[in-house]
Amino acid sequence: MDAQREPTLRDVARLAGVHPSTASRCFDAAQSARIGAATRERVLAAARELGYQLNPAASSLRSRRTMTVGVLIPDFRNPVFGSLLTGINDRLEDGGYTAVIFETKDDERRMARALQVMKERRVDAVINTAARDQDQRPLERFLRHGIPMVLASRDLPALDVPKILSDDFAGATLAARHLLELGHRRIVQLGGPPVIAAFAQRAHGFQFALGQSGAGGGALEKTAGSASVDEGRQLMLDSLREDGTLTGVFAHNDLLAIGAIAAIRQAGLSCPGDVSVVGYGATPLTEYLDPSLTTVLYPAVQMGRAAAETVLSVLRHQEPPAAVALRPRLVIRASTAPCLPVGARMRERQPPPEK
Amino acid sequence: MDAQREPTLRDVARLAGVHPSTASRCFDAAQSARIGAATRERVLAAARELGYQLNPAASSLRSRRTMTVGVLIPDFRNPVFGSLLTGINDRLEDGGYTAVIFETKDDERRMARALQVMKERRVDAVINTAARDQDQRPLERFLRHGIPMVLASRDLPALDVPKILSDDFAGATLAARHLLELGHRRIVQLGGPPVIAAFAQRAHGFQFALGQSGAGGGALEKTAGSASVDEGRQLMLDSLREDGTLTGVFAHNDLLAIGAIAAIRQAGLSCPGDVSVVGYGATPLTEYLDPSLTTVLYPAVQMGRAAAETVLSVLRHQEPPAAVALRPRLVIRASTAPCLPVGARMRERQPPPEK
DNA sequence: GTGAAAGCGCTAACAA
DNA sequence: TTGTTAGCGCTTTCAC
Repeated sequence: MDAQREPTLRDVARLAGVHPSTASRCFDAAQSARIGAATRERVLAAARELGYQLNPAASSLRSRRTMTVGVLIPDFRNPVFGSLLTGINDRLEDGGYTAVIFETKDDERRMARALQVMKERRVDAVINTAARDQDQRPLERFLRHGIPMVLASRDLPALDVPKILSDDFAGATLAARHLLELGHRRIVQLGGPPVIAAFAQRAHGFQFALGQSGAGGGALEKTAGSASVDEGRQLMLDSLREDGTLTGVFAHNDLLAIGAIAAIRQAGLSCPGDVSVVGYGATPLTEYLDPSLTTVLYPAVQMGRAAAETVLSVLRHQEPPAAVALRPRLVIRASTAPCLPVGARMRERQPPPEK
Repeated sequence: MDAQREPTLRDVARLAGVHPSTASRCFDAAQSARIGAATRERVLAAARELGYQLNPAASSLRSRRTMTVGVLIPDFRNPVFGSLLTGINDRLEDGGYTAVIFETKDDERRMARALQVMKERRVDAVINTAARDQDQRPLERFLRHGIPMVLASRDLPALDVPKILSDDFAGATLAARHLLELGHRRIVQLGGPPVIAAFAQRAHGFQFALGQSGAGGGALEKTAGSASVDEGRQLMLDSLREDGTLTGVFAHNDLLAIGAIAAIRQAGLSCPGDVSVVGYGATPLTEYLDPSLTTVLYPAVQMGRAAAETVLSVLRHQEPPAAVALRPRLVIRASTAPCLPVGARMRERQPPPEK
């Protein structure tokens, strides 16, 4: 009668001449197999004719599934997480799930609120790319509700859930070997916050590779409160003040590296003439910086896809691999060069910068 | 009995000694006023004690509201849209709504699928930051379902919905005046796809300002299929080949500008020595490019907040302003410089590049 | 200001 | 393979 009302499953069933529950089964992949092919055709045709769409609220209420996956990311503006999101989103959509994304801004409060909303909204699972050490407890508490979670990009070793990580330890050794092969011995590490496992791993991998090489006592090591350009600049200025003979820098992400290059210039030195810099991430614009940045490629899109795939297999009750580690790869560009003999460096030909 | 079951409203009502419908009213802001203060307190206390959370599926099924807003963006990796998302998300969350984000990748198919999923999921409203001319029709069809939409960042003039835009026409005139004041007369515009209204506006604003100045016939104008670094480079190489006397570039976004600078170098020229470049967006890393990029600041976070605010007022049945336009602002950095007399330019002192 | 009754649209459990 | 029955948890009438 009223033309406005959205068609319901009863309408479809009536048109197809079957019982509503039979119609219902035609829309559920698992049950669909146990329905006569002819019946199913009739039902789907009726649905098409009416423009029927399943009402997810009613479906969720009854089935206790929302077909929804919560996704935690630290920062919408960071292209690494943008890539991760693209990978996650595409796969989830293909799997019939909708991503509901929450930005934590690396803030405990926001993380807590996001977990709270996810629980209230009854997401079927969570992909967490925003974990930091201090989230251990809240996350353990969250897991007690029985909502499955996978960790991507950022590990929390004590959390027993499937993990999709890149091998940041290996990535850092790539950076270390590159600097060592170029002859650099006075090296500083500009580290991201070690409460983020990826940064801690990079620090360990780098020191390990340096130690192995037998090339002098380990590098100077600085730690940033947040992995930003400004912190990178500040830390690099400090480093140069502490050890004027530095010639190599390993920055834990591209932003820190960009800050380091700015600091090197500010100190009247040149990159790569006086100081070589390696970043981490290979984020979009780093190729077009001057000098273009040597950096470790982070497989973000691939990781996002793998994370979504893992969560989908959990949701299908297929046990997924407990951990996936993706291989990083060094992209050599123009911000690294052989370590020049002392006399040849620009810094020897200029007075040191004031202060 | 069973300790596992999530508490329901009935449990809360029983504990508080009221009828479920009374308890329900305590959780609805609109109805809450008509409840005795003492009763409400008792209900909320009971809810707290039980750790009660409203079941959104049941609530939606009955009330026909999902407390969910669909958000359309073109690209997770573009920091302009990252900022927009941050602004949108924060405000929506404060308003009690959850954003459900869809990435269109400027692809009709994906746009169509996103609209389809939004309709199926019964989002209460949509914020669309991904509109292009060819989406007019599908969007009109979508609006017939009665789901309110607001347009942000990208306009579609023929669509009668609330709009939150930046004044891209004005932004482009800022760029034009800056180049003119520096003495540039041979200018090229590197345009983004004109099916995106923001780019079309930038083109018009720029030509308008040039025309007004009376400084010679309008600029050369090139149009990119997508506003990317590679397209910018290609278009700039073409431009230089067509008119070797160019000294000014207005790129419709920062990526095109970065490509233009790469092309200028590739042609053996210098920026800003030979050619000045103005970008659009003032995206994060542009400050650290060499040369740091002169660009028009795009108020993305602010726009996101305004869009969310607008959608919230629509949802509260308060008529919002039909259109909001935010003011852009020129950020002068190092990629623009006065137009040098011909003899002083680098290109006069070097042989032209091969090919 | 509060209670009673009804049902939103679907699917799970069981029966045939 | 299909039908029957019941009810998921909430909110909306309407009554008082």
